[in-house]
Amino acid sequence: MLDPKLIRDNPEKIREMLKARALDFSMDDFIKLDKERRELIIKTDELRKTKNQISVEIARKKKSNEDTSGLIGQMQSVSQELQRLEESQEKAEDAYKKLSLTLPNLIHESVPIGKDETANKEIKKWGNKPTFDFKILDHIDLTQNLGLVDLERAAKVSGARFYYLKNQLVRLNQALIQFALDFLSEKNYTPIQTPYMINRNSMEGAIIAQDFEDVIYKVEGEDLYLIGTSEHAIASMYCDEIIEGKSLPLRYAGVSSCFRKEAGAHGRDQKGIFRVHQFDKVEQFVFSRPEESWNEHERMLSLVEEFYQKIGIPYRIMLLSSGDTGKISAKTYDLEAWMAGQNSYREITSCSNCLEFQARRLKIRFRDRTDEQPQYLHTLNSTLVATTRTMVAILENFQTKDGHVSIPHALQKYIGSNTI
RNA sequence: GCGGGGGUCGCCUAGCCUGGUAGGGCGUGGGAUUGCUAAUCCCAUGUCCGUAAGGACCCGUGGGUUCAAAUCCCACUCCCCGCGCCA
Repeated sequence: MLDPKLIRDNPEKIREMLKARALDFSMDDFIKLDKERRELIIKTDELRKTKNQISVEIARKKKSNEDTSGLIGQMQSVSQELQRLEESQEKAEDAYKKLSLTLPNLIHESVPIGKDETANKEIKKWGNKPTFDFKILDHIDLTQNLGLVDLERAAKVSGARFYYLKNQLVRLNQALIQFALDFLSEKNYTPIQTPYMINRNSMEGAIIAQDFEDVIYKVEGEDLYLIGTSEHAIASMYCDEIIEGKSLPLRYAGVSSCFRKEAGAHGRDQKGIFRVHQFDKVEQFVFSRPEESWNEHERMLSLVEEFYQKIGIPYRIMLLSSGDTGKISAKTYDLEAWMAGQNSYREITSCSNCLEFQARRLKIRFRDRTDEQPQYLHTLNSTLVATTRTMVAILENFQTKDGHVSIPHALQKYIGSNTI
C-alpha cells in the first residue's frame, strides 16, 4: 500500500510507476474515490459531533431532573441520519481500500525501464563455469540414475510438480538448510521457523491480490492459507505493532517449507525438481529504518553472493527491469546460478526492497521516542537458499565422469560424505 | 471436544453488577525546580480527517437493544486453568 498523501499530492509519480510496470490502473477513478471518501468522513464526523453534544446535554438534564423529551427526539433523527451517512462512508472507504490494495509499489530510480525480463540488466558475474571431458546429464537424469528422486509415484500420490526425495538428496537438502542457518547466524540473523499456514489478513499484508490466485493455496473451510515463503509469515509477525527504534534493524533467518501453485507456468520446467509446488527455503528478512533500507538491500545481496561463493556455484546477478519486478518490490536483484545440464543461468534467489509497502499494509511502525509520531519501517526479503533449485545446480555442476556427484566442500561436514 | 475464568489507549490496572465525556499506576521521552549516587512537579506517549484551529474514532472482532454501550444481549476469536483426545 502506498501513502495516500503521496498519491494525492504526486499523482504523476504513481502514473510514472504504472507506466514503468506496464499496468492498467485508472488513477482518475482512484483520486475521485479518495476525494469522495474524505468528504464523507468530514460529514459524518460533524454529525457525530452534534450527536455527542446532545448526548452530553441529555445526561446533564437527567441529572438535574429536567425534561429531556425534546432532546431525545432530536437524537433519534440525528442517529437515523448518521446511520445512513455511515453506511455510504463505509462503502466509499471499502472501495478505496480495495483499490489501494491492488496498487503496486513504487519503482526505484535505478531500476531499468522495460516491459519484461528481456530488459533485465546483468550487473555482475562470478565464478568459472565447470568444464567436462564427458557427456554431461541434466538433473532429471542424474536423480533418476542415482535413485535420488521419485517423480512417478509423487505424481500418483499428489500430482504433477511433486516429488519424493530419497537417499543422499534428503541429506543434501538438510545440509543446505543447516549450512544456511549457520551462515546467517554468524551474520547475527535470528533463526526463526514460522507457521506454514497464516490467515487472510496476514497474507493480504504480505502479497498483492492477484497472487492469491496464482501462487497461494487456500485451506478449505478455514481462514488459512499455505505460505508461499516464510517471508509471508515473518512480515506479518509485527502486524499492528509499534517497534522501538533502537531494536532496528531486525534481521531474521526464516526457515520453512514453501507452497506454490505455479499457475501460469504450464509447460515450463515440467519435469524434475526445478519448479515444484513444495520446497524448503532459508530466507533473509529484515525490518529496517527507512533511511537504512537501501544499505540493507545491498548487504543482503552481498550475503547471498558470499553464500554461493562458499558453495562454489558460478552465478550472475541480474537487476530486474520495471516490468519484471514483483508488485510489492521497489527493486529486485536475482541471483541466477549456472546450471551445466541446461547450459544456462537460472534464477535461484531473489532479493527485494519493499520499502514501506508491506509495513503500511500490516501497520508495522517504529519510533525512537514515545513523544514522537510513529512511522512506517521498511521491509526487505531475500532468498538465501531455496533447496530444490540449489540442489539442481549442485547436481549438474558437480557431476563426475562415473555418473556420480561430488559434494561441495562447504557442505561435506553436514553430510558426512564427499560424493553422492 | 467439554467445563470454568479472562482480553481496557507500550506494560499493569480501575470502571461492567446499577448504560450518560475511559480514571489511576508503571515505563519511556521532553521540560521545570532543587542539587550529593537522587527527589518532586508539569507536559507528552493509539487511529483518522484537517495547512491549522479543531473534530471524530478507539475498551479482542462483528452484530443487536437503546436517545445513548467498555458497561446489557447474541455470535465469533484468542489467551489462561482443569478434564478429554493426541504425534
